[in-house]
Amino acid sequence: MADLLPWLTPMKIGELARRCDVNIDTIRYYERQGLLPEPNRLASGYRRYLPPDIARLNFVRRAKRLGFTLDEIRELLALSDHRDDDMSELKEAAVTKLVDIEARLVELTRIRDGLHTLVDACPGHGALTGCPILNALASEEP
Amino acid sequence: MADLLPWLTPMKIGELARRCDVNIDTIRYYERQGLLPEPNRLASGYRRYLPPDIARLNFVRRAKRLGFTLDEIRELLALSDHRDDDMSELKEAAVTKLVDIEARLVELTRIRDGLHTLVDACPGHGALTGCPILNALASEEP
DNA sequence: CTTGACTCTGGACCTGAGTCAAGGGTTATA
DNA sequence: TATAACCCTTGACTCAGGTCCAGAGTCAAG
Repeated sequence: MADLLPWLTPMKIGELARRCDVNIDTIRYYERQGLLPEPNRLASGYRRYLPPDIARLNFVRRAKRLGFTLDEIRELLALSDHRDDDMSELKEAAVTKLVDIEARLVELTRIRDGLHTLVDACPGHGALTGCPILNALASEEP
Repeated sequence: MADLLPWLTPMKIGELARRCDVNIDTIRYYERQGLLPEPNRLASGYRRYLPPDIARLNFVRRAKRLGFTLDEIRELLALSDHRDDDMSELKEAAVTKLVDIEARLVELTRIRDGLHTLVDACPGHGALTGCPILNALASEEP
């Protein structure tokens, strides 16, 4: 039978884990750490998730891969979670995060450019003169 | 007295640590992990570093902050270290890394944009309608 | 020539982020 | 209705990436 309301289709923890390609225990761990809200439960006590939980969990995984700690991710999520509250203090926090992320972007871009230079300069044989990666990104300032 | 050859001015481990703002033990640890080459030593056995080591160490710290593992960083460094060797296999490795990094850039850019939307949409008071961060980046695909 | 700051090695210890196992209930399918 | 495949909790375990400590040698300022 066709699923007419896919955004309301619930799933159990195993399916969420499969869909996001994470260990089932990791989901429970993230819940304990406050990254995922406590889901409501079936009569059996089984956790019951909805599609928006997929998005949230994928966000956590991606942010982690980009070097954010779970604490930082919790803060990022809090920024979007509390979108109906009073905004002044929230906005300040968001701006702080934004500055941090802009800086990371600059650095990652430099790594990309350095590597790109290396690849472009490299004929696939022979030798190279210079060290594009280190040259491009390893300035002495911290 | 003025330092006429600053790029040759050696330093001991403590100064390198101070200049890069890392723990002294971390430097020795990175050396054991093959991220920093074994430095030459003074007669006393003390490690002797040169300014290029500052650049390399800063690179390691930055890459780490961006979510690269020490293994990945070692590989990135190997790409620039072996720039005089035969290139074909090296180029392939560099292209692989480049693809990975481009993907990270896309994701980090999405986080930036989502946060930026949130900040822009936020008057500093009142309420917001929608969830720019999750909307912008938390697509369901892994 | 001593005193305080620095460095060496080796090994123990710590934290963040999971992962696994035991023991026991639940559910879907043959 | 049994049996495999789920799910529950609690608590122990793992691994990467450092950090700390002990005991001993080195260096520079007074």
